[in-house]
Amino acid sequence: MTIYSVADGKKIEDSLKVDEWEEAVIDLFLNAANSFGLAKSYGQIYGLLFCRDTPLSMDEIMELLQISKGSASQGLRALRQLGAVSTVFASGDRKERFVAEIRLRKLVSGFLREQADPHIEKGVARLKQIEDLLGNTNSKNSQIRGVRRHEILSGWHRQMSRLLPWVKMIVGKSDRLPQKNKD
Amino acid sequence: MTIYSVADGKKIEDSLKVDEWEEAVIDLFLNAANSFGLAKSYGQIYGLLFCRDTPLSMDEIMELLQISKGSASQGLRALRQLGAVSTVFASGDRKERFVAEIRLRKLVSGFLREQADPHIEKGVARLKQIEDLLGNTNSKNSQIRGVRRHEILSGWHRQMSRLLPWVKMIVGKSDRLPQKNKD
DNA sequence: CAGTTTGTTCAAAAATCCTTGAACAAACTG
DNA sequence: CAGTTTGTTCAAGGATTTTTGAACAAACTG
Repeated sequence: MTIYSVADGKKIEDSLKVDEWEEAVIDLFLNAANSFGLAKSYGQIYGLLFCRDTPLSMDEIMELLQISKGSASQGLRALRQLGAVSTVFASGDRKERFVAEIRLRKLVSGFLREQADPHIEKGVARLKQIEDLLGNTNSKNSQIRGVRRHEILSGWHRQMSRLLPWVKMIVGKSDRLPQKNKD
Repeated sequence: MTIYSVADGKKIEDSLKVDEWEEAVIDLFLNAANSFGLAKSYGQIYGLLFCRDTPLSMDEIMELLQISKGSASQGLRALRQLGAVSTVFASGDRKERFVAEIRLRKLVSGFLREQADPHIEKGVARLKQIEDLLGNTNSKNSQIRGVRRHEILSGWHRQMSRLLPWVKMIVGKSDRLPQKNKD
């Protein structure tokens, strides 16, 4: 339940309104989510939590961002899955509260784990399938062409597999300076 | 104009039909395009050209993939923009023909140039905007919090800027083994 | 246990993105 | 120049994705 002052309708508590700079940050993450192939509301939710020091509950998030229960619930689930938010249980309170993960390395590796790795996995199966279909090919020319293409794709696949660990490495470097990480 | 045999309805010329393995490759690129935020038809077009040795014209692409003129035209434009296909003018023929760029390094750098670099650019402006809005902030606490967040975002921005050149490098390594590249 | 609070699910509505094809422009051809 | 060929553009329609909110389940509370 949000508390309003009777006089001017403005919310009394700071934490129950979104500051101007916060709106800008939220919008930044909205756009980022978008271009990462995630729903905009996910970006908004992450952005809001990113701005805050104290954990927020689902109602607070709904209230602050003006989004529906469904969006909030689904968004928080997805973000948790990505390792971008984590839950916190306030003592003596039943509802769970959420905080943003702000270590870039964690965010990137979570994203890669959920989005890139599965594609690399599926790639193996797809390459196999193409290889199989090359058996069915009648035209000798087409078959030769197909074998070449299969080789190229296999090379790409290998390269991409190599790239990912590097990305995780490089982004990790000096993320928040000296800070021991126990994954 | 496609040539069909009267007997069984199959196309007579090899180049005017899509082999089974080619369909699989096209589907692979369709999916890839999808998860890179590009329209599916762009993936199909690239996939088809990737399979072929000889350049294809726009009608051939439309015919082979069963897509509309609009899709073909827009798709080819976007792919050209990304550096993923290039045009070839057949001697003694008016229509332009297209071939796929198959050097992974080129594909990746084109993609980063068109998709990632602009975001990095816009990031600068966004950070500036947030900085400005922090001036408007009344609550001292919120302002301090905002400054911290701005610092974090600036750090991320720096890291991402550093990352991109590395990605281009790593993917370039031994792409097609010894092959001089004159960009 | 009846009532409340918290969070999930999912079908339908809304918003967004992609494709189509007709109209157009540009360049050639006889 | 009238006609053809080639390719672009863009509004309308189709397809897909996202959001909403009502119905539900689970866990607590008095």
